[in-house]
Amino acid sequence: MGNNKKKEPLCDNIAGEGCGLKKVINIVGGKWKIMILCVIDNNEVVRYGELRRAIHGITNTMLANSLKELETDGLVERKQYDEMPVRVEYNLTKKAKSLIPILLELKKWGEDNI
Amino acid sequence: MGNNKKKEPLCDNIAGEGCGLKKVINIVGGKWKIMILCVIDNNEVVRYGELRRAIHGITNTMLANSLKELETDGLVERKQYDEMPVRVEYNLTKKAKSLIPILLELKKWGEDNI
DNA sequence: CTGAATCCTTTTGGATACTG
DNA sequence: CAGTATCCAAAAGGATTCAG
Repeated sequence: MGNNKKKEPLCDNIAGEGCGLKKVINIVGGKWKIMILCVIDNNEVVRYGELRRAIHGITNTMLANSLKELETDGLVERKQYDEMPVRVEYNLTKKAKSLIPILLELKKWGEDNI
Repeated sequence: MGNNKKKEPLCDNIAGEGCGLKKVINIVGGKWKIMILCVIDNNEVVRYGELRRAIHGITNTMLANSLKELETDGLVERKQYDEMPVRVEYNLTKKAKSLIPILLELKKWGEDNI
C-alpha cells in the first residue's frame, strides 16, 4: 500500500463555526493582545500601570477591555490587593503558558516568511 | 550555575510594529481566510466557484478580496485559463504549506483549551 | 464563470473626562 | 492606582448590482 494517511483539515466543519483554530485566533487577535501577553510573559507578573507604560500607544479603554477578555478566556489571572491605593497584578495562567511555545513557532515562521 | 536560559519574547519591539507574530495573525486573520486556506488545502486545487459553494455564507466581495490578499501575501497561487468561459484555479504555495502544521498545532490547542 | 464597484451596516478601536 | 462611561472615528464586513 502507498501512503494513504488522511490529512487533518484546518477546520472540521463547513461553516467554520466552532473551529478550534479560529477560536484561538480570535482570543489572541485584536490590536493589543499579543503585546499584552508578551509583556506579562516577560515579567512573570505586572501591574496595570506597568502594562500601560510598557505598551506604547495603548489607552485605558483598550487595555482594560483586552485584559478583561484575556481573563474571561482564561489566559490571564487578575489579583487585587486592597491596599491604599489599590494594587492589581496580572500574570499568565498555565493555559496561556502552554500556548506561548506555539505562538513562538508562529512568530518564527513569520520572521522567515513575511 | 542554575538555569539561566533567556526566554524568547513574543514580540521583539516595544511598539509591536513589525512583530513577526502579529504579521502572521494578520495575514491569516479576518473572518474567512482560515476557511479558504482549509478548503484549498483539502482539495489541492480549487476553482473560484467551488470555494464560494464550499464556504457557507461567504459573498463574492469577501471571497475575492480575501483571495487577493492571500495571493499578495504569498499563501495562495492563482492560475487563469483563458477558455470560454474563463476558468480560474487556486492552490496553496509552498510557503502556505509550511504554515499549515503550525496552524494545526494551534487548532489542537484550541480544541483542548477553549 | 470570475470577479469589480458601489453603497451600507456592524464591529473595532480611540479620545476625553470622570470615579472608587 | 486602576479602572469606567460616553461619545466618536476608522476599519472590517456585507448586499446588491454590474462587467469582461
